[in-house]
Amino acid sequence: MDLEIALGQNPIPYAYRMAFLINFLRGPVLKEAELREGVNRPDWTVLLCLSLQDGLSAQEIAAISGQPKASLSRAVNRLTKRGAIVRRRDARDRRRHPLHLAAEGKAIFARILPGFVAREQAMLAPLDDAEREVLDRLLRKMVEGSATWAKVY
Amino acid sequence: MDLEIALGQNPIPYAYRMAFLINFLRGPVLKEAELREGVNRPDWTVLLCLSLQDGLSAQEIAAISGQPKASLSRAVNRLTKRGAIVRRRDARDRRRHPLHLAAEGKAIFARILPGFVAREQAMLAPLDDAEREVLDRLLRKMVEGSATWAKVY
DNA sequence: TTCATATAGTTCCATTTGGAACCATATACG
DNA sequence: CGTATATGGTTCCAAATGGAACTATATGAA
Repeated sequence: MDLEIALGQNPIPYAYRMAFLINFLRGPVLKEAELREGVNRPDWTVLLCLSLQDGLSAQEIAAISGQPKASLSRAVNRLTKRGAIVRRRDARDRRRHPLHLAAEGKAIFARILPGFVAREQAMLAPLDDAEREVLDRLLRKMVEGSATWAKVY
Repeated sequence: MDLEIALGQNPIPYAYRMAFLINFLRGPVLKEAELREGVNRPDWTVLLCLSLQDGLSAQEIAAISGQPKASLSRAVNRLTKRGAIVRRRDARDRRRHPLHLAAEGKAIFARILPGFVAREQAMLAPLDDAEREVLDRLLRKMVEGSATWAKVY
């Protein structure tokens, strides 16, 4: 069956196709991560964010990811209990808890990441190098412009 | 705060940015739809799919959207009860139930869609016409190529 | 200093989710 | 034909979700 329907007359063709691609890229990898590593969506959010920027707080991860802080609070506690991350306390603002990947967290992350990389490669397979550079540039532009509308809600 | 972190060293830069954009595009519109129209994610999935192709079954919508059929079964029942869609029965295969948008469903859809269109426009704002055409072409290519890896799981 | 207000994080609880079991219909094979 | 197996759809139920209330800390104003 044809998974992708009515491309021509789609009223939101860009959003629809991006959502479609991301959906089938992320879904299966996360299911695998859950199964093999016991890492669910919020857990992965925390691991990925910390791998990109060490010392983020739960609040900041919520803002970056758009996920509810309740879910992230639970993820942070799970991961801390597992020894995957370390929760410090900010000396200047004692409400804030900067988070850090522990060795265990880095190891878990390293076992899950390849699935994402492989599927991203599969997604990009139809594009040659020049096209990938263009896509990179366009995505960068859109993300840079998103500050005005992608408000934390 | 900077919503988009560590662009340069991101190990999955394409997927990350697409997910980021879609996340902040879809999230708020769906929240609004829930609030104002009582339409949640699976409901919207059904409405959108039927608007693109009339007569799809719940099963087909599940395959297209990658959402679990339990959620879609509930959505179909909710929407039927609301008079938003009509559930027929396929004469040749009496297990199958082709679904159709009723006038009410079209009206609901028409009230929700503009939010998505507006946000898609906002997302595309940094791109000029030529760039949009390129993006359209690249997305089309990737979606066409996705048949090999975007398996129904 | 005291009070009011804001923010980081947790907990509560009603609702949603989604995998699995299930029911009804269809199809393939002996 | 009858039996086994597959498929569309529903239901069940344990688990996840997320908005709101709550606790602890911070900050600004009187």
